[in-house]
Amino acid sequence: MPSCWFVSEDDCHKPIQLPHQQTVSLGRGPETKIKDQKCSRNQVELRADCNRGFISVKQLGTNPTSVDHVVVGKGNQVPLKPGQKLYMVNQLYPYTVRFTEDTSVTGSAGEKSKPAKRPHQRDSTEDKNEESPARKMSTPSHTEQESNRAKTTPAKAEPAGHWSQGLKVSMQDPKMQVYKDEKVVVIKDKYPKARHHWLVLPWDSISSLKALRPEHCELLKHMHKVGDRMIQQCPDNQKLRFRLGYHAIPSMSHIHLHVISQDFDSPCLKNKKHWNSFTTDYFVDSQDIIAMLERDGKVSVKEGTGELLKLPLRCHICHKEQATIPKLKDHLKVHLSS
DNA sequence: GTTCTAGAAC
DNA sequence: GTTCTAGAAC
Repeated sequence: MPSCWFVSEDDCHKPIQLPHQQTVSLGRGPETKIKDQKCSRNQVELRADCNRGFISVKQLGTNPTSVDHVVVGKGNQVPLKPGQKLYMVNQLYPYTVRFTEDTSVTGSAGEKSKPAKRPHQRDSTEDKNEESPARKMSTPSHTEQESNRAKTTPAKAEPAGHWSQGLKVSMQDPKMQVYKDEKVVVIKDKYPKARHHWLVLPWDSISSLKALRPEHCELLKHMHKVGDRMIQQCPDNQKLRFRLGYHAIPSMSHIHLHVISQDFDSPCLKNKKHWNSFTTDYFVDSQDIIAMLERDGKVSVKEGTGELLKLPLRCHICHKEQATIPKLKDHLKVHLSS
């Protein structure tokens, strides 16, 4: 989990660490070195959410605290995200929030040593281009992070660290995130099945389509909207068709909306299961899921949906059957050039 | 979800 | 002989 720091922009003092989900009151005093009488000793109450990457700011003092020059108001609470500026009082004493990866190595006895790298694994080369959504994806070690998490998270259906929990780890990894807001995060699929393949995940854990309830409608619509935005910012969006949808029976835990271009031009698309999971009714359009939830108050998956993965390989455009994956891939080139 | 590989298919 | 898939292991 990242660490959260409350940073004085004027460099009046060292950054103050904000522990995850603990309230910290700050204002006039030795910690901030603020001596301004307009500033209350407890001017703001801060609470960091290190997982979601923001802190919530509550104004306790009478004089105005502001975020990006917008006054919070006494008793009100607003989020402060990296990049935004908080002014402690009267548009003075600027602060920002910063999240850093916790690199401290405790080296406690009995800690699992790093597993040997498989020969195919890429090295995660750090690049400085943190803002580019098109930056190269790194390959973080899921097992390491999960071995730490396992100490605090109670076991559910699958133990933490199991491959099916991988998305929960990836979505928290700032290196994987290409977009985030208060409700959702977008990551690039680690094994994209097309030239463009994103996953939109809600911060709140919804295990599967079965767990959807009417109150999730707005969230699903927001996920769809964010998915649409990813397509809009894609330079290929005029050339390629996209679909937004869910796997009827996903392998990975934590509900995720696939946003995938329809070229299916990717070395990660390797087998029949991959193909059929995106080109048969196994792939359910986001809009259909939302409509079903609005109509029935729940989402149901037809019996026998799993069998769709075994269907013969059929081109999603001209529906011509193809004998093998390599032949299918060859065939897809016909539609790409046209 | 992926990787690996035995053995089927060619 | 090589290519490709399917199923086990992770």
